[in-house]
Amino acid sequence: MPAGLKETAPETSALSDLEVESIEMFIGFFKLIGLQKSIGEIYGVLFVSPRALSMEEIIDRLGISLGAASQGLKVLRSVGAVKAVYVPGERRDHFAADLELSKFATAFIKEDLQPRLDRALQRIETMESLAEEMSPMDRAAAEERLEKLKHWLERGEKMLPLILKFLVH
Amino acid sequence: MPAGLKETAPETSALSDLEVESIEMFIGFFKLIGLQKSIGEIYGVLFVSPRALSMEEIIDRLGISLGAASQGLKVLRSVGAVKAVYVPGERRDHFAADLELSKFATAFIKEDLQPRLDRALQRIETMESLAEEMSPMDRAAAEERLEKLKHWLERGEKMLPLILKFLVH
DNA sequence: ACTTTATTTCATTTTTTATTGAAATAGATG
DNA sequence: CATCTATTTCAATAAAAAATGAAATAAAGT
Repeated sequence: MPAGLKETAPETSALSDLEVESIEMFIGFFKLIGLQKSIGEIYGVLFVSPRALSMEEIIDRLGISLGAASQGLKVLRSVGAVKAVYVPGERRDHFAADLELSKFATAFIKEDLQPRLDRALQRIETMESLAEEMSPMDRAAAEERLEKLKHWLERGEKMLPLILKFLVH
Repeated sequence: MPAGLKETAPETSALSDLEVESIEMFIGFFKLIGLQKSIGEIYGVLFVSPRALSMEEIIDRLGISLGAASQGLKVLRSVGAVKAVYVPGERRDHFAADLELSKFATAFIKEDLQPRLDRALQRIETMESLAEEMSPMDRAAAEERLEKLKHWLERGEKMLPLILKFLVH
């Protein structure tokens, strides 16, 4: 192999620069909301693809496994980021990126952030009763902290609907 | 060993229920912004501790390693979540949770979110010029997508300062 | 109904990320 | 300034997360 040239993965048809940019960008966004690289890759290719792609085409382009493609598409469909489109005369399912980008931010807020805040507020209740066991001074200090945290979480809870509204337009 | 009793880690003095609740909660929050378990643990104990703790005490309570404690405290100080406090007559540094919880949300937004949006907007520029190579039809389709994404990112950029203001009070 | 093709599932393997702890450094103390 | 103690760093290891691919299932075609 000539120096300076990297071996490319066997059956992977080379990605265009456009595809690479798109993939890198979405890998980043998706990782931010806790989704893995392969999911970002899939959305990345679909986002710049002029037509819907079959799972085999996605596997081919990205050089990812069957399992990763199947599971990744499942997740992407479940958050509304990808939809299956019917292609006449084709047996296979075909997939296209849904352009309503706000959808997955919304899904993330509703399914991750909101429940996490709720859970934390419950925990504060628990902690407040546990703090009753402490010595009066320590208890007062603990309660002050818990109050601050509670206040802050409540602000968060109030803010989320505003963000949602803003995202949806 | 009597059935139903778990072996406890050697030098770890048992954590109170209050500490456990706090730790679990903060592990969750910190993981959300990409910080590891040990960092959540450290902040968790400090948050409910009536007094500042030395690194050794933290290591002791949590049963974590020297390295994890040192690095964790470094990160926590860097985002303003923990401060070193002077304890008269004590040689060691002592650490206390900073209660301005908004600090690390702010740090996260400014150091993670904001730069990521900036980077993505740059990428869109790149992608727009790459799209010029495409056939007229495909190009039009790609540009429509890129416009949508750009618009959405710009909304995000506008929203972040509002969130910051809201968090700070 | 059978055969072929597509898709999903999940135990195993690989990769990535976090933690450990020993060595290096920095900081006090006498 | 020598010694002891505390802290940081970083290469090695362990733990967690993601990807693989073969087997199971489902769906389509003949």
